[in-house]
Amino acid sequence: MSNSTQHTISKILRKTPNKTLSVSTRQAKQLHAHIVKTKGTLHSDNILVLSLYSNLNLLQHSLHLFNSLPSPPPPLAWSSIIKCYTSHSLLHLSFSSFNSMRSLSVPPNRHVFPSLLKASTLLKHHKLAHSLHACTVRLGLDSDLYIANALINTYAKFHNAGKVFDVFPKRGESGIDCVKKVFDMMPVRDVVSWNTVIAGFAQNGMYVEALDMVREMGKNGKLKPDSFTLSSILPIFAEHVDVNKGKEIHGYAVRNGFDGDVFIGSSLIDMYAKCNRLECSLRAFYILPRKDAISWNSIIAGCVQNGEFDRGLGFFRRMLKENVKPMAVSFSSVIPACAHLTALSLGRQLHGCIVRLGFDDNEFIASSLVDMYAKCGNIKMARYVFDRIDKRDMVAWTAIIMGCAMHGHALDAVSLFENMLEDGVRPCYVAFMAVLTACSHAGLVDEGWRYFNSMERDFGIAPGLEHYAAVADLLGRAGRLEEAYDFISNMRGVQPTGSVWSILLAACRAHKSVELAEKVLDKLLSVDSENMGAYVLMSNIYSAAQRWKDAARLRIHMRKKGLKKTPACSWIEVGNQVHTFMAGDKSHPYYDKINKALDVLLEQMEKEGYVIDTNQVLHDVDEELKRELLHNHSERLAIAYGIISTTAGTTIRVIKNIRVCADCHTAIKFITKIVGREITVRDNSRFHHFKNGSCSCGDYW
DNA sequence: GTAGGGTTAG
Repeated sequence: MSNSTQHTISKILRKTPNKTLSVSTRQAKQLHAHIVKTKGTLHSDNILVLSLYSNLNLLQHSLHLFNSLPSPPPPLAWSSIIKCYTSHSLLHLSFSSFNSMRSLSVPPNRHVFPSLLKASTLLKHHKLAHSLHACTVRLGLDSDLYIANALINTYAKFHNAGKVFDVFPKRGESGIDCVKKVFDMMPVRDVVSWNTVIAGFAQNGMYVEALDMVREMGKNGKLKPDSFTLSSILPIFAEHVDVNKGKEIHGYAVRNGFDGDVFIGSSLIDMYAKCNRLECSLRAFYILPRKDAISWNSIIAGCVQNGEFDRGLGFFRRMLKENVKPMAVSFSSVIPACAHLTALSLGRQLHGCIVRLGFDDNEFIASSLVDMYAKCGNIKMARYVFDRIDKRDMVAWTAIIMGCAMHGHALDAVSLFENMLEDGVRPCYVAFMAVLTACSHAGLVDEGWRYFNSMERDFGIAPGLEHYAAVADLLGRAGRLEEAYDFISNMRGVQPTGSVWSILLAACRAHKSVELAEKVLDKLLSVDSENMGAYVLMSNIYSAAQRWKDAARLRIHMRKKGLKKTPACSWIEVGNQVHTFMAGDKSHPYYDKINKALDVLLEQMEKEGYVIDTNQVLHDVDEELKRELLHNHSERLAIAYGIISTTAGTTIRVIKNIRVCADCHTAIKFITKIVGREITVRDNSRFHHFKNGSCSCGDYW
């Protein structure tokens, strides 16, 4: 045996005070061989090797050695094997070993309890944790530093679950109460004790207490916040969107050399991203000397949460390229990017990966898939994924309800909402947004009112801007304009914004009420004088009423204020390319073919009874020009391109940035019949599925 | 020998 190995052995056997004794697997095996050769398999030094194997997480080696020990193995051997089981997540084996140990009358030593407490925490098994706690009390070990630290961790993790099951030692005592009790009675506390309590407070939303503890910790002797402390409290500033406090912590981390720590790194990335400082997140990401899967997850999620969808996808690709194995979280972070980009084929590919990696039962992923399929126009697939979710939580329900709402399946949305209630899932703020949206898209006025009234009364959720907007939309579209006006004027808790008034303004346009529109516009401009949408809408209302002078006056006013209309734009994915069209856009290389196809279609449409609705052209121009303007609306160009560039029978999916115009809506119904294809158009509020001459919205939109 | 931290869905 070499000198260096001899040195290692003597170092190990001398029980060096160095706690993190680093021994390689090879060294441990050599030591084992040496001991077996010189002292035999039964010598007690083998137990030291077992603890080395256990620390190295070598389950097979540990087990093999453990089984070769004379019976009954001593306490140290048991604590080593139990630790190994726990760190391999073989939690039931941890407990069955503990039982065997006791049935062999081996007295449990202090070292078994932390591993067992950890196992009970991972199993979320409250009763086990309590009996372990009781056991340590009987043995007088409950204030042992390591055991108390483990107890604090266990109780902190059970805090929320404890309220539900009411299993804490004394009725009405929460997990955090137990945390405090254990912490208070400890004769000696170390930095781990403080960090565990701080993390417990932080993870349970007790931010004031967490930050107080950090200050207290500094005062109390020599303990200084370390990297563990910082990574526990950074999420507080992320949630509170307090970038200044977050920066202070960042500064402290830099001064103390923690800024390259992977844990702090991902907290910093997340904190800056949640504070809308994506550039700072990127900097924190790039300076990390070593990036793990969570660092990648954080930057991907950060990009996606800040609307940088392509960037988020780019980081996901780079993560794969650098051979970092994606985790379930990686997928639930990146799928929403596909949803927002309407990238159906990419979303499908990712779904494939998810299934292959066995992540398809993850509830976060499932909900994001439901939403992605719905937003990409495939409501059937959204429903398929939803139906296969084992445990449907509120987010999953909300995703499918919102999906149905967007696709105009209002009755499905309403009955799903009822099913959710029957399932005992409490609806939240967003769930009510979804069901109210469904009602407004289908004109279910009574149902909408019922839900609106029940949210505060039955569920204690105060209606927010989105709910008021949905009800205003519901009333407005149904033509109950005065009622909607009163409803908005009497909003409680929140002030009506320009966007809520615009909803009513749009309804005034649909129901041709110039008088109320003028009243609404006044209200709107008083809260949002720069709202260009309002000017456009009002000028369109005047135009539709042939009040060209008023319309022109508004447009001049807009121009003076430097407000510009959002240009209408539609796009379609053909092959792997996105083709974008503006109204009257002649820049597409196939423009001539597109135009010709539209001419042919128009001829056939008119034979079928289509009459152009030139009222939809809101300029004071002659009829011929009006025809041409409508003929060149962006959605028609995109659809025509889809027809000539894909094989017969392929569904055409078009997306438009603003609402589809009424004449185009009629025209597309004719087109779908003539070409025998399904056409899906997603505008900024919903999907229209055109098939065989009709639209899924039932012309109510 | 035994204890603590970061990321995710509507």
